[in-house]
Amino acid sequence: MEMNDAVRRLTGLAQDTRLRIFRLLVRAGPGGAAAGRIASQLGVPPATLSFHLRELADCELIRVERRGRSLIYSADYGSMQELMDYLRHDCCGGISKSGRAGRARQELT
Amino acid sequence: MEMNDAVRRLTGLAQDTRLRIFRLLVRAGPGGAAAGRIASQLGVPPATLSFHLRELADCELIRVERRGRSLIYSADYGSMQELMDYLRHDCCGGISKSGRAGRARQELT
DNA sequence: TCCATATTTCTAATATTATCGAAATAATAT
DNA sequence: ATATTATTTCGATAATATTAGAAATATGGA
Repeated sequence: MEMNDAVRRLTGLAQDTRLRIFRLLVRAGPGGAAAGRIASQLGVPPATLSFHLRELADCELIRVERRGRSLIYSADYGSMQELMDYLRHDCCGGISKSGRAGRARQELT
Repeated sequence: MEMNDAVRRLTGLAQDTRLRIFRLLVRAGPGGAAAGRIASQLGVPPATLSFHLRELADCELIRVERRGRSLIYSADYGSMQELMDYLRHDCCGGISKSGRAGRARQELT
């Protein structure tokens, strides 16, 4: 994963409403949740919600699929895993807690 | 960790220059790096760098300490770990890949 | 004290993001 | 066809973030 994509996904999560949307969708599981359900659950006006759903979809943290007249959103779990892996290995790995050279480098768990 | 703090730290990392600063500091290890060294390493003008260092310090992703006339910045590893833990457990935990109820819920690793 | 070095704060311009009402689009049902 | 429901796009505004030059502050040395 490239740093640029990491920044984009971090930006996706770095906003109150969007983090709440993502949390909700993770909890909703693979079946996802319709936009309207998210809106009522979080108390966010439709247009505002739509804006944030698009942000999350653009950085691929969530997916969308139409079912009837509803649009069902779901968390893209693999994409989140990629981000976590990036942060663990490519961004934040390699720190030494002790500072002693030649020691095993600490990884985020 | 509260969601609000998670958003603040995510915001800290959700910017190209700041993620590069944080990476550099993680790589620098516990000894950290002086502001001037970071500036020359990343090619960022002093005032701009100072702005981003403050952002990172405000959300506690980095620490600062004076040594002589230099200000030494270092990554706050524990703070990053807290963020990762939050994302794993409080935000993104509880997803079920299979979608079957009553199964062990998948955790980000 | 006076100078050089290191870095921050001030300030103002610019750019990006967030909000949300109203109108438009899409799907289904009558 | 028309209405109903679900959601998006448009458009305008407000809020926040980013950039960086110039001036200010802090430290250590001659």
